Amino acid sequence: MFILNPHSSVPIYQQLIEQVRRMVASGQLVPGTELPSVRDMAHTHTVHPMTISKAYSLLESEGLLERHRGKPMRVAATRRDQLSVAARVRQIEPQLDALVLSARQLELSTEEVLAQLKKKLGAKP
Amino acid sequence: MFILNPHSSVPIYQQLIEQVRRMVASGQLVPGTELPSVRDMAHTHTVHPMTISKAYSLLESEGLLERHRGKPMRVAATRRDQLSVAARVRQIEPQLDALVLSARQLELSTEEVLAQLKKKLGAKP
Amino acid sequence: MFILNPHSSVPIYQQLIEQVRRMVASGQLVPGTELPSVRDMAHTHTVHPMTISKAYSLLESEGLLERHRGKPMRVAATRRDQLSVAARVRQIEPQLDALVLSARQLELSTEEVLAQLKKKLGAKP
Amino acid sequence: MFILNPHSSVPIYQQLIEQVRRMVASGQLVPGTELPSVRDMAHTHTVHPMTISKAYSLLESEGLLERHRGKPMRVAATRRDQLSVAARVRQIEPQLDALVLSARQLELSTEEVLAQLKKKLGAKP
DNA sequence: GTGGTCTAGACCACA
DNA sequence: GTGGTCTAGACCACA
Repeated sequence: MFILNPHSSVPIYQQLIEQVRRMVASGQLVPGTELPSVRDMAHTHTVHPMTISKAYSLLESEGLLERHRGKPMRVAATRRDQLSVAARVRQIEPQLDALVLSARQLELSTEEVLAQLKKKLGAKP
Repeated sequence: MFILNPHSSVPIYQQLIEQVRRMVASGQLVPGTELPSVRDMAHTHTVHPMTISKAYSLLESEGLLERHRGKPMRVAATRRDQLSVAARVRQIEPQLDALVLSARQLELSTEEVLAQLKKKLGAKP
Repeated sequence: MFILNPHSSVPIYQQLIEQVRRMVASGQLVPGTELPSVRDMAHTHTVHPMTISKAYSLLESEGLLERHRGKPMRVAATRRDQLSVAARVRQIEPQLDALVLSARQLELSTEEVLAQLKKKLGAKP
Repeated sequence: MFILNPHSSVPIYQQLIEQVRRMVASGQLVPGTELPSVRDMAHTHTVHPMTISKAYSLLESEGLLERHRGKPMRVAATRRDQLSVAARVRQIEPQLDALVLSARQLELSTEEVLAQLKKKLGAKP
């Protein structure tokens, strides 16, 4: 469900935060959905529970998740179901910009980059 | 010439290293090319000199740059001029994978993502 | 400068957060003031650095403190200097309410409670 | 009869314990007085029965309450009726100290704090 | 020197 | 079972 890369320079808790945000934005995580428990998530990704806990706490403090004592974290009820396509596109803009910078510095042609991306997007996950 | 983002979670020295690597890979930086001095670079990007110095040192230790006392850093002579397209494409693979993950979690269609990227690639820098 | 009680049921990081908030509210901590470093504070109060760090991070995320890499945390520049008396009084309301509840359950007279408080307020710290 | 605040950082069972102690200390709860059943109390305050049960058990183990199979918890017979004023005052000392700390950090005058407290103490519950 | 991230692991409050 | 707090301590990025 989530993909955490411990070798990335992006902190693990940050990776998780961003992914939860995106899945809420797209409506894949609707209000009320329970997230995996801190322990489960930590075990699944062989990561320390506190790392997951930190992500959850920050998501709670930004109002995206709700905590109910003794229960798993849930997507907050106050959130609208889904962002518009435009709003979601905006979320990948920094990644697109970084990709374009890389491609230019590597002098890769527009066609080459688009072809590669198309191949990966087409591939079923 | 280089773009450094102090707010990114990718360390600044790492950003610089990656950009130099890419420009050498593409042949934009050919053997013998001099790089800006640590001081200049630090000043231009309002970054601590040690940050630049660290990037240069690591690039030197991987053989991409050469240091000659009293002279600016230079692209090492022993490096072949340019990598093949395939080798350069391989360098953007992690970025493409991350982009595909984001797009899927945002439930953006293949067309939408390709259209956005195309727009950005087309735009002159 | 700060008083942290490890035996309180109020988490240590929370105690620190509240005290910083109050000192900013009163203008004792003005914008730009540097706070003790995480390590200093941890050492002074024989508390783990991460506990202090957590408090600082949360205060940063609520905009009260600013982080500048390699520098100590500072009171954020965007904050107004000082809250009104009324606004500051509001901050001790929950404590007053709890005190009144206690006094009533202990059947202490109004005079008794006021006398005790007066004595303590009068005492130089 | 009791006031439990689920949002406080003081654990609920701890809040309950303190309130029972105070009401016994003041003689509002005399030896033999029956307390609400765990179930009733839990229902009234929409709290988990185990939370109430834990408070009762701890109060029993400190000798303040007595458990008799099949009967409600009762205030223990061995307890003296009422503590002296001085002894009761001692119980609000930590609260007074915390209040004084807050007031100082908020730079509120002695008069201001006393006036506020007087107002609240005067108000009938 | 500064703060940040992470693991290992104990212990707590609550359902 | 759930999440939260805290310590001990390693290692990193940056000034």
